[in-house]
Amino acid sequence: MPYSYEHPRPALTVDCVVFGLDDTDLKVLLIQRSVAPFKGSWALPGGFVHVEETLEEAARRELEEETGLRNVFLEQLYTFGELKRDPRERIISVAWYALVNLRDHKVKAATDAGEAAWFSLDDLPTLAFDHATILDTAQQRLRGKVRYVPIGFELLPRLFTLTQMQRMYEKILDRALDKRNFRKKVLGMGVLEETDQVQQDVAHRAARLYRFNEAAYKRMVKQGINFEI
Amino acid sequence: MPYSYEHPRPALTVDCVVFGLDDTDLKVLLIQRSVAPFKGSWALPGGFVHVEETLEEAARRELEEETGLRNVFLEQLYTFGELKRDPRERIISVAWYALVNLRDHKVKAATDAGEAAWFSLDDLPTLAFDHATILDTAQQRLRGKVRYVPIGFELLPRLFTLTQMQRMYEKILDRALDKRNFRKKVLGMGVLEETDQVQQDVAHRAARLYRFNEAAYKRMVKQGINFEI
DNA sequence: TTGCCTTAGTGTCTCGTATACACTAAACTG
DNA sequence: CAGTTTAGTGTATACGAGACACTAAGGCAA
Repeated sequence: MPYSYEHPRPALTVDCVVFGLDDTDLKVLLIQRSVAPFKGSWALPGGFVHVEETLEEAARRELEEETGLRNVFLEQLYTFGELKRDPRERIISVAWYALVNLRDHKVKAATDAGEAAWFSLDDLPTLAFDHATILDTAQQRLRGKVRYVPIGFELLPRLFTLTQMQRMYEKILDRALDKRNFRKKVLGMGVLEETDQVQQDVAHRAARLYRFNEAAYKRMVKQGINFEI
Repeated sequence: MPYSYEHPRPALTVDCVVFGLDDTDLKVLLIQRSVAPFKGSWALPGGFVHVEETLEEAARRELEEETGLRNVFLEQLYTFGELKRDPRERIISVAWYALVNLRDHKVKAATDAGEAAWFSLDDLPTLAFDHATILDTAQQRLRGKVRYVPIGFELLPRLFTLTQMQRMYEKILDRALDKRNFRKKVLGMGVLEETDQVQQDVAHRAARLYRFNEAAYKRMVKQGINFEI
């Protein structure tokens, strides 16, 4: 025990809520705990913060170690510090949320944290610690934020159809959107760039593919244009 | 040094950005540091988290110890964890912001943290540590949140005039609002309760006093009514 | 090859809300 | 009582949100 302090210190961890989107659902990435407490339970990926790394570095490191994910959209969520949230000792957790698209990022199945797997948000296992609370907070944040800031594109592949984009908003906001109004609105915003490509290998009329024009978006933010869906 | 751990642990603090409103300005409460580092500089009130208290308890305790304020609106802001934010050692700070009204809450001038004083947001001294960043983050949060959630009432006295309320929004949002449109809107929301009292001791026509009807607000939140200013 | 199935893609009308805008009323002051 | 200061009030216009249904295109199977 070489590290001593005058006063007792809580331990500090990071936990990540990783959202991913596939054709059918909005999903979250969980890992199965291989050690006590909550051995065998599903939990958010995360771990202890090292003393020589920032909080964001810790979150990204743990995410890569436990799930193989890197270079993902990551934003701080909230810091959870209830007294008994970990049965072993006092642990403060700085929670983060990440957005990835399931096509571009493959998750390594088995890791040093045990098994990693995607779960639909409406079919979740019981989670370890207070991770259900953290996940719930993340979902609320995502729902609130996606309407004002175009972070949703992080969940879509680089090229996407307007229908895919609409489905994404519908999953996150959990309500149906009108097709024509949705298209009118998002095309009117001027941050979508039409490509000359269309969907491949679909058994019906192929939809045009679009990409998100980040430069145009940044220009518009500077002009104070707002971005409500 | 009785507290030993297998791995080194960062220290954990809380810092509070306390906003207050008077007749002329939106202000923030700062304390003058009486010890190194940054001795003599102005800083946000805050201090170390004890191992047997939650983060919110720590924030409230420090706030009372250093400024005498209690029972104020307090919400978690963000957690700051850059490597060199404190020159002594690695310190993580969970930042909070508070809203108080300067009429009801008197700040004790001299405290164990030295001098406490209110500063206008556009006339700030140089702040210790990364507290300028924290304050800036808090101001952005307040600006974003006040438009959707009626937290602004925390800054007003219990009874207030519509003009005081409009000034409050104007200070926070940093833009002028139209008097008639503002009144139409806020009265139409149905969360303001008209009293039969008017302003006292003013050298002009006295304005009617209103109070915030929290019960009505909660009812409306449940109905999903939104609250944009 | 043709009919069928599935999804893509498109325009208008209505209604409600945001915004722009100026005068009279009331209360105190000297 | 004339002057000063702030309170308090209504309307007209423009814009955007939301409701709504049909045709186009492409693959598939009989």
